[in-house]
Amino acid sequence: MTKELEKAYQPSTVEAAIYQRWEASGYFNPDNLPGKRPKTFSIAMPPPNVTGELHLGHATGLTIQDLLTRFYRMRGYKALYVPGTDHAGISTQVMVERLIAKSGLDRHTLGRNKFLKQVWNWKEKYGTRITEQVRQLGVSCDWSREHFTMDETLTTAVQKAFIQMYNDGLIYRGDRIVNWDPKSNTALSDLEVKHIETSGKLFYIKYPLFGSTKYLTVATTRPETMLGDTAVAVHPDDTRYQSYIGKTVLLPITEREIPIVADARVEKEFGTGVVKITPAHDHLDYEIGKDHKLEIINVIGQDGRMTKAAGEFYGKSVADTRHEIIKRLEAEELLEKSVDYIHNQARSERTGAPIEPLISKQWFVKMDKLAAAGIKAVKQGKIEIVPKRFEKVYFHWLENIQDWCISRQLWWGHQIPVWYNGDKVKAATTSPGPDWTQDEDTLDTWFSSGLWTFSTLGWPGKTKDLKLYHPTSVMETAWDILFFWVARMIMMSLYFLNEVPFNKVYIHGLVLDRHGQKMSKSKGTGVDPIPMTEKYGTDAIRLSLVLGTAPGQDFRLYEEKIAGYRNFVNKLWNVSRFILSHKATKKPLKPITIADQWIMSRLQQLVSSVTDNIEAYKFSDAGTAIYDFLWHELADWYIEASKEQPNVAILHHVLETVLRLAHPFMPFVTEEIWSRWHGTKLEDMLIIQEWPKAEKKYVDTKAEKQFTILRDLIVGIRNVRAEEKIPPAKLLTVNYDGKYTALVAEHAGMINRLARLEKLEAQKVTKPTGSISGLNYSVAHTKDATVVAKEIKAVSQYIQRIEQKLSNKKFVDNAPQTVVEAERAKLKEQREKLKKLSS
RNA sequence: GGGCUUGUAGCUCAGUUGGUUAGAGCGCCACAUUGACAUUGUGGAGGUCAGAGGUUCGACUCCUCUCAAGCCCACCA
Repeated sequence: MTKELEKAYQPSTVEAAIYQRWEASGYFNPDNLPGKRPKTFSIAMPPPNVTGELHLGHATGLTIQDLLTRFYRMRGYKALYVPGTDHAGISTQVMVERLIAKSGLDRHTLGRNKFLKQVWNWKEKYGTRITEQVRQLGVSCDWSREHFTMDETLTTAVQKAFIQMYNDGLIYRGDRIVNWDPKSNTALSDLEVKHIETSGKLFYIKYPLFGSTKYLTVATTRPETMLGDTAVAVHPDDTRYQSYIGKTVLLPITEREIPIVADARVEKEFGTGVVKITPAHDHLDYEIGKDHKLEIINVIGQDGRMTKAAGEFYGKSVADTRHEIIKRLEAEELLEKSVDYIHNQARSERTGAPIEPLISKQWFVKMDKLAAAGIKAVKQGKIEIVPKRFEKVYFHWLENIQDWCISRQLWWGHQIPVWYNGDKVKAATTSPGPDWTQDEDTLDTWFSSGLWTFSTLGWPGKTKDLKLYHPTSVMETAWDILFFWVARMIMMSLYFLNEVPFNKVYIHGLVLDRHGQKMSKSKGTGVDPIPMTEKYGTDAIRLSLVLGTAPGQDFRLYEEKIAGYRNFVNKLWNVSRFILSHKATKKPLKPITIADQWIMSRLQQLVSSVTDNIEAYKFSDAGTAIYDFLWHELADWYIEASKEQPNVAILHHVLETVLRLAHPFMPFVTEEIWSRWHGTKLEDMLIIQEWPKAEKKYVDTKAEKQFTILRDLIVGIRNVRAEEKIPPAKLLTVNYDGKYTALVAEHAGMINRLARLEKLEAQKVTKPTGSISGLNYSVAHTKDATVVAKEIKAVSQYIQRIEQKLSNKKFVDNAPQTVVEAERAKLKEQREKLKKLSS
């Protein structure tokens, strides 16, 4: 028994209950799905930060991932969508440190164990929030397979992975220049460093030539690092300085004698063309220093203060040191000038602190071989990136990759499974003995994320899941973590499993605000999707994140857009209300009127279009097809036409099909309507209904054409009637082209009579085929002078156009035969039409 | 410095390997409306497809350049 539907759809009152029923049904878990299901579809959820908040970026990805999962589940696949969260080393640690700072504590006074306990508490407290938000979006992932990057099984996977790579010689430890974040006191990988345009000053400092009154002037933004200078460099071809190469200068303040070297990496045009070389505190200088075998002097420590090597500045902060050095140089008349200068300052992506490049002992992953394999997999087409243009970016990054610094001086994360005993070093999951101590550092978060597709399926165990669901079908993500994550997963999976982690990478665009700006919490331009789901319904949010977007293309989102899709959801609701107000019929599914034939034919095309487009990852096209069909064909025309003579079998069939097709896009409203219609048994839910198939026997292009003509005519007549102020009671008939003629009148009886008189070819027109906006329509062959005159004019103009084209010799001679023929056919058709109209 | 993307109606965007008269949504204006729906319906106004060349019988679509906006990468101190 169909429950009555309220006048307007109220998402907030039904969504939670629907989600509960889905979860209770167990169908999120592919093991519980009915039927045989020989094919599998699997997708791993990019794990959000466990303590983070859901934002629209997540919502976009989750919507598309869920859409795919629901689609393949309905298509009879074993569909698995694995959820999880990420411990997000730095962000989480920084957050908790900030929290305990409020009570005057810091992690060092607390100690490692107590601090970690705090973080775990925090995780327990806030860790469920994000997954609740994921549920609110209607995501149909298998919560029984949920994972956290630091839970036991994944920790084991991380340790095994590290140890294997270490034993294979891919992981090494060494003193190298790294990006140091002085705020969170850890090394960072190159990717975690962002270059931000910053205004500062460029200082021109005189370095006296040793044993001479002359000097060389260097330009630098960081005068304090001069304490660690071990050379100055010029370009070998720079004629201004060639004679100085090999000589020495006297470093101001410290009065050290340092060489002048020549190196092609120096830009002649920048500053004075002379650059100070500080191998310990600049990446390029480090490289140059290495090649020229320069001394390395660490003057800045990991605490952001000057080291003993900085002599009199020992213990002072970098900023203070800079101040004092400038003052000293001025006093000694060695500061030539300082100019305003805008440069790209390296900052920590997470903490925003200016990066301090310095030398320290860290763990690295050798990237050359891994990268080569990653490149190969995509080049060979084992992984397809959609849209394709991102392949180029991917290749470029991997081709120029540096070794990956994976150790972090953080406590929150996977502690590096390496043990020391004097000079002895051993990689192991547990302590090799009583005198061994474990490495203090933790691993880069992305090291564990890199294993995500297979660690969540049970690796390093040889599990059933791993065999069945890996490689996953597709990785769906935003382009901003293509390198951080996607590339690393590919390399890790190839290395550990010798197979790709996924066959396809689908990249969605970033969500921008109404002005096209990146949404950001700090600017207050972020839109929290959760209040929006409460206001407009989750389905409306989902639609606004999918429709009107293109792969990899950033798109704008604003409230009016969401409201528009809310209206669409409501439209479906009301269409259903109308259709379900007609009781089910035993009559067979049989199109009778032109309108029936038309809607059935359109429906088949909708089925193909939605199916094909989702398979081709064109979600927007698929969704738009449903939108247009539902609103502009079903609601605007077929339902209008059904008001007098409803073909209930067809109405029900169309609704049922549309609900299935729309379900991956708008799961809540479709499931709600479905349950009101078919009852609330879990095994009858829409989520596991079969995906519709297009049925050829209903495809009827002739009826489609007829109905289109009819529709155009009715619109035309409405207009004419309005313009000419023809009284509504008057019969209006219109001749189309002799083949199909439409007859439109106020009263059905008049059409019947006329149709019989005219002995129309199709028997179906002996009755009015429907009623639209108070007009009954049928097919006949009388004509109305006003309308015909307009028609004649339009057709004549069109004929002229084609004639003109065909009289163009170039066109006839050069255009493809098919095109010319098509034009000739059109001309013939139009001429016949004109003839009929004029007679 | 290298690379990518975008520029179509007031706004947000479609426009499928070049082929009838370039479309939609929102907004605006006018009208309508007792029964699926005001979260509605119908109609209207509004576009030298950023600009300039080129290829072609034919260009929003392909090529070159210019202008504008945005993004990514990179060791310019």
